[in-house]
Amino acid sequence: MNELTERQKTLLLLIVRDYIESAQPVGSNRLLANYPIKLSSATIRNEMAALTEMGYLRQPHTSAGRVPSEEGYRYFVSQMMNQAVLPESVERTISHQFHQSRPDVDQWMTLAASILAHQSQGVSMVTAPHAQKAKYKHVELISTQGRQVLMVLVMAGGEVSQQILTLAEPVSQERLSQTAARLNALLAGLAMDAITALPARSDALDQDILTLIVQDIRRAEDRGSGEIYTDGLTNVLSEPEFAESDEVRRALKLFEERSTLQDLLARTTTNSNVGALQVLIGGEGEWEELRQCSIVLARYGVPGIATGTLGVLGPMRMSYARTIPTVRFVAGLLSDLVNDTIAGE
Amino acid sequence: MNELTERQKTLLLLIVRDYIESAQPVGSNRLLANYPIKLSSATIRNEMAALTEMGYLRQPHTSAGRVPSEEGYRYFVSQMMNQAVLPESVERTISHQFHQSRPDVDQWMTLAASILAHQSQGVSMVTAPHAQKAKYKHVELISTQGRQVLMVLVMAGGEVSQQILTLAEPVSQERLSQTAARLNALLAGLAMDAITALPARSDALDQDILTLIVQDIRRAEDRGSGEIYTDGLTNVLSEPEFAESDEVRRALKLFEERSTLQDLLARTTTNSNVGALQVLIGGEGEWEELRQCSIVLARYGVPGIATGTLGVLGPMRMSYARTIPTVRFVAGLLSDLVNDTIAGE
DNA sequence: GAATAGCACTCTCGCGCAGAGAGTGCTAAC
DNA sequence: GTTAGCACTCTCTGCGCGAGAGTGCTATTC
Repeated sequence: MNELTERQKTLLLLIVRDYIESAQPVGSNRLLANYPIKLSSATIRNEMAALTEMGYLRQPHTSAGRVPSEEGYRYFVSQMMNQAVLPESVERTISHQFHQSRPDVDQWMTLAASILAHQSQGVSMVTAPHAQKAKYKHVELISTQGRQVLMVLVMAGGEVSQQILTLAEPVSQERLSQTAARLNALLAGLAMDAITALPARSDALDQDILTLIVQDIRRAEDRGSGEIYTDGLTNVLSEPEFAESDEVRRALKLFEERSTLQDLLARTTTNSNVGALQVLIGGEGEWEELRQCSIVLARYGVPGIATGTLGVLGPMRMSYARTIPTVRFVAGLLSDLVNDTIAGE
Repeated sequence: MNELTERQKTLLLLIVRDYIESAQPVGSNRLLANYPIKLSSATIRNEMAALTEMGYLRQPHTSAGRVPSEEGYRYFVSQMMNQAVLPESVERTISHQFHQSRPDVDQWMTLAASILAHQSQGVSMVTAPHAQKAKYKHVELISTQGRQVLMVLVMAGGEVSQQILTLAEPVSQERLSQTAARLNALLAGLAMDAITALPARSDALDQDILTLIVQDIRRAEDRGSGEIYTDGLTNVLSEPEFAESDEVRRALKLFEERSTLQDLLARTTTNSNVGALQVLIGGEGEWEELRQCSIVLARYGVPGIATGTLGVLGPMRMSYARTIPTVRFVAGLLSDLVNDTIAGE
């Protein structure tokens, strides 16, 4: 299938570019008018026919211009990939925003989502960094009243989970603190398997809390990814291809049901490396709801310690030239931040 | 203006009800066909003309049926208000869901938002319970590594804020724990003004943390409300009145920019009592983006201690008969939960 | 033999128009 | 006060038609 001539390649890229900008089928004359091509419209038509034959273009109907097929977009993206860069001024601005924000995972995620959505004019999604194998770091028990206790569990890597427990009977803050101190001494740095292998504690309260900690860590590991942050949901509503609201509704529904979204992010990125971008075009046959959409995804973080996913969803004709380098750059920044947070350990 | 005859009242209610169900202008014959009215269409037309004159109805054009005006909806709602109840089976289901969930504010809010959205088929919003005057309860300092420290601050009422600090130099977990213990002894139960009135601490670390605590409490108070949870954003997309996406886009944008949403919730509910429902119809002239929408709001919690807001946004012709009792019921449930959480103090 | 000019053909889009349908408001009768 | 009857108004739908855009084919040029 890869018998594209130089000229066909050039034309294909131009056609995709023009369609992304104009959202309208591009015809031979239109192409000629907008770009300095040293060919006649008839020649272009011949080449277009060839490209259509090969599956890179489609025509909505006989007498309309051409529209890129998924294959066409894929070729376009493969070209973009190694080439597109963000203006340095934009990079500086983004870096600046990150270094000015409070050093807090929540802040970072929100900021990353906001920047991605804004730059790409699509819907952004960012998952908090998450460890495949969680390691115990620290626990605190805070009596809130009577029998209710706030448990704050910190894992190595900085992941925090908090939970309110209801004990069988009231326990003083002092005793809670002692329990926490004992467990901290006992569990520091241990992973799940090591913790479950420990002998039962003699003290009943200690044992109860230990059980809950195990539950919590297990839940954290099972989650598969950290919390998902999104932004820019309304951006996609303004796109002309989503005029009939039913299409867009199904896509946006994905974002409300976080579980499906988590699935999607997990399935498509588990086997990809940190730093490598992945572009899903038209749902790749797998996701019916995303037939009209593309997703640019990247994994960030430190493999084996804590990683997360970030990406942008937009119409298939989204501005890849803008989105791809932005996703790449923000992924790099977040990787650096995770790295810095890990460094001291 | 309140010279409505009994018959006019009945007709007005029927018209609003029918329009809410069908989303189509209702004419005299249609009304006659759908409801057992012992009047002729001509009489109905006369009454309709009168109701239109008085401002309760509008006609899109000369030869279409009538559509309720904002005033008409307002009358309808005022009738609903004291009358609408949720089927007991539904109440039981909802209660059940709450009592099965983990006793965690985050869980409760998410659940409340989900239930509201699902029952009302609108967009739900719930703010976490929040104290106007925050009182210190407890602090914990957890060394995550090197110079970074996780500070968990618990206020009376259960509000929790966590933050990562970067200290000037590394400090051992032991010293952090001592500092936390000292501050806990010193600050227990104090409000902002009492804390700021304290003399400076001799220990530099203590003083630094104290300053941060004050900042955190102040920020919590300034927030005006807890975190906002929403659900059902896509519900509103299926409504016929939002066919042209521009209208709906502006409304949904409100939900992305949390700050404006917070404003709206704050402004409209500060002077309302816990337990009383408020229904905003058509943005009440204040919110241009909501000209086509209605909002059902309620305040929950324990006044003076911790309160929050919850509500549903939908098209002006949303199902008030369903939404109003649901909002009322969930508000009651959340109030109970807040009450239980407070009780022990 | 590849590129081009010319031309007939196809398909969509927008517009105007007519007829159907729904609903009103008025008037006259009950 | 209520109702039957009727003329009138306005929207909505389908249809046909012409304009416009773009194609594909063929004959011609370099």
